[in-house]
Amino acid sequence: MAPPLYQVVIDTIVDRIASGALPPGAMLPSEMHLGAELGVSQGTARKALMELETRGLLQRAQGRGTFVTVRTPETSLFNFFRLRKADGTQVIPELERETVRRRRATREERKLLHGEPEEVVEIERLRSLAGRDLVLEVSVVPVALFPGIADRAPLPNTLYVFYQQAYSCIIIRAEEKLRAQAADARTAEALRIEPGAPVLAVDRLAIDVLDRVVERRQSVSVTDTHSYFVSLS
Amino acid sequence: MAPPLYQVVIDTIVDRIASGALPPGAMLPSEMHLGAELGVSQGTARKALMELETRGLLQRAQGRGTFVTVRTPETSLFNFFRLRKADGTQVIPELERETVRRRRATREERKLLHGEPEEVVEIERLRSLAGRDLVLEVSVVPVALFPGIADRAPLPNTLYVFYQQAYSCIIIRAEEKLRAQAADARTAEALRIEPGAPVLAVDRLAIDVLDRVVERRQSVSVTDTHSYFVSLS
DNA sequence: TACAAGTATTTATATGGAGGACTTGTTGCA
DNA sequence: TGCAACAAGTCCTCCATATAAATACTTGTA
Repeated sequence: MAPPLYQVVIDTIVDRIASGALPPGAMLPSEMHLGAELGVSQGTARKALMELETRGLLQRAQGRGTFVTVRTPETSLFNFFRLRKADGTQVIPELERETVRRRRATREERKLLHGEPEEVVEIERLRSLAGRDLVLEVSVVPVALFPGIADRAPLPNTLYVFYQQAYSCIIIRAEEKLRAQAADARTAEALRIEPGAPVLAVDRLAIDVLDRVVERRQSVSVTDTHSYFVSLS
Repeated sequence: MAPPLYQVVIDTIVDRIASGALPPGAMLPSEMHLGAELGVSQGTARKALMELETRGLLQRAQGRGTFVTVRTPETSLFNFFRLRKADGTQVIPELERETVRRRRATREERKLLHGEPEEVVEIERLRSLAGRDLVLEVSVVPVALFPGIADRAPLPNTLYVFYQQAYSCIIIRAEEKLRAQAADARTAEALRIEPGAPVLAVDRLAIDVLDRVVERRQSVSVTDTHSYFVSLS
């Protein structure tokens, strides 16, 4: 059946953001103007804008206006980097080492990632904090969604900010699978810990505003000085 | 300053639920009647009801009405028991062993739990699945919030459902801290695994509808056949 | 230039009303 | 009894309007 008008407004705005027509930080028309433009009342436009604010896609401020959320390294880390000190204070890890290479997708990656990609780019990174190696992570993205990304190394510290700025690809959600496992020889060497030491393995699928799985990221973390924080509801 | 009217409506309903005046499954007055009762318009009452629906406290259905959410073992597990099989299918663990005892609170527990309790009840449980021991968990709750709970053992499988039904205490959120660690001798014996084997340790604070920390639960899980699933946004 | 006052813009709150969609229960008829 | 039609109640969508509060901009004045 016909979708509600406010849903049409929502979809319209999402499309404009995903296409880059509304870049990060851009100001949207006021409720009145947006309603007039799309042929709906101010209240209906308002309902759509409020929904998108709760999704985190927009930010609104009384007296100022409505703006496309700017994803900064801080907000991105706050949302998706869950490793914290024991008391909960946030940590900003440094990028220690990075290797980027293009390769064929595995069958599993073809199944998981959007568009069943044949070719992917793999980004392996080692993050450290205060001289201690903390996280070893491998991100895999379809080449089709991020053309030329392999040639732009070294990549910025926070990939999701880069995805948004360079490719208008906005990560808004992630599904993670966590396990405790014993460090194998390779990761133990990379993280400079004992082989067999317990590490936290995270398998993440990152999902963008169009509900596409655009990245698969597998990471292994040392959790003796830091913990993985999460809020359930 | 004066809070908005819809906030007053929200607080009123939350109070009624937390006090047990609106028990689980109860039907609320319609938007019109609720508005008339509290002296606000239908639209304002509606805004409050929708907010409480997104919080998960109410459930609404067109043509039927608005109802206080009933927390069943299934929904409770779905929200707060994050261990799943590798493909994501949910598992229902069995309660293998339970010990309940009353004791003085540690300094840490006094600091964490609501009301700085002097006395707490500790519930230790071993959960298994298909004959394999999976989780060893220790829940600590203030005696003051759950009077007589120690005498009601054995307790039901899903404690949060029990908290709601027996004490009108509705858990709506939890903050968790995860670490991978090596199983110590005691947990290794309880879970029947090798000492030193990697296990997932979860430290949870459960928070109720009045924003009180009502339970601290520390658990240790074996994650070779199962993983901890979580969604970030 | 610097500051204060006033104005315009924008979002936030709140009301009232109309019609549609869905569910439930009842009524009437075969 | 079984079923269709109807009616009532409830939530959902959408509109128009008014006021308040916060911000940004302009203007006037010293």
